[in-house]
Amino acid sequence: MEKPSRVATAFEERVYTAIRRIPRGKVTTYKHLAVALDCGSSQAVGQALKRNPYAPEAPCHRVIASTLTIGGFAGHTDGEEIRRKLRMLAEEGVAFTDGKLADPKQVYVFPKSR
DNA sequence: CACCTGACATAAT
DNA sequence: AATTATGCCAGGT
Repeated sequence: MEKPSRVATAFEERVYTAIRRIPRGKVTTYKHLAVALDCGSSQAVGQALKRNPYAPEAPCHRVIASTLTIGGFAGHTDGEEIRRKLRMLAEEGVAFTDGKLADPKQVYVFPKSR
């Protein structure tokens, strides 16, 4: 008997809301997200995504590492889950080469919050 | 409340 | 270029 699903914290919800603004065919980085959320730790952002309770509603697959690498997905930094992530991105027009983003211009930059 | 972990980032070696 | 070490922040135990 598993306990009921966890409730997302305010910080997590903030992350999900942010990634939802990412237009299709584009991607962002954990770092950019951290900055947009005014959080100095991209790692904290990554953790929120891993716990993503909202499925395709929150396109967590559109978030990559600042080095333009694929990053992680479904709790794995490599493996089949990563292949799926790459495939989904490819379907949206985001191509990767040798594990890196082919066109850095496809990185979405969040609007200035103020 | 103290300690550890993590879908990261950056610098140093 | 690859590996190691340190920093940052939030969440879990």
